[in-house]
Amino acid sequence: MSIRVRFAPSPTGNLHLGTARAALFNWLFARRTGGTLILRIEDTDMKRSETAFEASILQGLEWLGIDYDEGPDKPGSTGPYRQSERMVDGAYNSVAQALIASGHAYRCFCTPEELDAERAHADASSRPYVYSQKCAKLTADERNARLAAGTTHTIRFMIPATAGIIAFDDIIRGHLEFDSQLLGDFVMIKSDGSPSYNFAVVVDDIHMQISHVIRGEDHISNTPRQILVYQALDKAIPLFAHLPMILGPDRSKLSKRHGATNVIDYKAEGYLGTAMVNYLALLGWSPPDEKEIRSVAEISDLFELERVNKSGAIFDLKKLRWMNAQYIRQFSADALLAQIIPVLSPAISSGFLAHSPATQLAMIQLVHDNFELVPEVNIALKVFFLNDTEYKSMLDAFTFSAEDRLVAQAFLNQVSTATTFDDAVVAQLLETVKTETGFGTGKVFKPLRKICSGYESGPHISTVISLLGAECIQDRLKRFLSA
RNA sequence: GCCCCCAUCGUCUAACGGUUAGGACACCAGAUUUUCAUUCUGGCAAUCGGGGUUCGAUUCCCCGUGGGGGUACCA
Repeated sequence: MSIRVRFAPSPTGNLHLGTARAALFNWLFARRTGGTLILRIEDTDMKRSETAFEASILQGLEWLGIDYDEGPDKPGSTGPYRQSERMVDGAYNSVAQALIASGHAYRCFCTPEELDAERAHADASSRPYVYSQKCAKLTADERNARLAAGTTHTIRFMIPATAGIIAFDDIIRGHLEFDSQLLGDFVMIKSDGSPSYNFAVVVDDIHMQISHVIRGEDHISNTPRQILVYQALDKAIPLFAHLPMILGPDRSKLSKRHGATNVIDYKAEGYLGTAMVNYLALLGWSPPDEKEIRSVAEISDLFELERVNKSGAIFDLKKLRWMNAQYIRQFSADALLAQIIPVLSPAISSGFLAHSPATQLAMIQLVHDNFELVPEVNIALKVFFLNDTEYKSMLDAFTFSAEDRLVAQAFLNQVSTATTFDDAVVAQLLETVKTETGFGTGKVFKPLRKICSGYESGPHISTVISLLGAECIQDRLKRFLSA
């Protein structure tokens, strides 16, 4: 039996972190086993589905580096891969008709009001609600009369009275059992003719020859219903693996009130897809050794569903940030340069790009380890691109002593005599100031850092000074001394 | 209410029934760095509670507690 897995987002929003993680685990499993990964768009909810969301989901997957073998934009032998298109083809309806014919399903004419009343009654008597099967008991004449009258109706799956306990072995959770009598005849085809989730999923998974269903824990309770549909259709039941949930800091299902839940938001914030995917893989799965930072290629070589754990995991932004920083530090200066150019702020961009490639690289190298999110490079680089008013107000925030002015004067003298002005030269000039004034490093470096850069901390000051250039430094020193 | 799932440091997690219960993030301290950061070293910190089974339970079983999910003509 060949391994075929799928992940099936519904385009009712952008790519959610939980969905992305499910997609990733399907991807890892497919790559590890040499199986086929299918992307299926579950857009049966016409009211909430939007094509823009589908595009956004595709973008998110691309950013994470999750590709697939068959999908809407990658035709395969089991398409189409949008449920809306399969619906037009009549895929669901023909199966529903077959189930009616075989006595596994029936038409239900109950109105929403009637169903609400049933539910309210069950609640009032504090009994679990299951549909009354009222319409299953209709005579052929009653049924035909309503059909002839054009009464809108749904098609319900009939839970067999003999179904008893439904059991399956979850790859992650082990043996699971459910009492079929608590299930209730569920709607397969809605009154507008579209299939409901529990039905569409099974019809599609059969059609697409899915061997392993890997999805979130929130689908566990749907599984027995789906198994019953497989049985009614006399089809092989796939293997199931239910992934633990991704939780917010309060341990409830991750949702918008916890912050960004869409992966593309993280892209916009400056996280790297490679870091995100690495982090997500570690949420619920762990490698057999203790190495955490590793590429998806490496992870897919190691991945085993059996090593996925059962408990929900809180999404820890701090660790993601740390991991992102690790990935940024792995970049060569050239690679980092390519990453940062698109995110340069207007205040930095033109000034930075005006420098020679060599200077750009020198600046990047200098701040390489100073930021965790890509756009934070703007903060790190700011020291080189302060405008006059910014510089002045920062300088005004400091207080200086007479000794500081002495140091400034001594340094100005040195700078004025310098013919070249690279890193090494500046370092030498600073040493000379130390010997001339007789002051220690602290007394020399600290005031000069403030006067020359406007900051009291930052990267190596001799490099900052050399990159700022002799002209700028002389100007600042003169203005400081004449103030 | 009913059904189901889950339970190791604050967080993510490791541990054939036998380990001083390991690693990572965070936090704290020290070292390096002219400063901040990086880096390095060290430290703090956990088996939810109660019963069993066993020579021996984090590990197996039961009960309790806690948390989560589901209970739709959403997916």
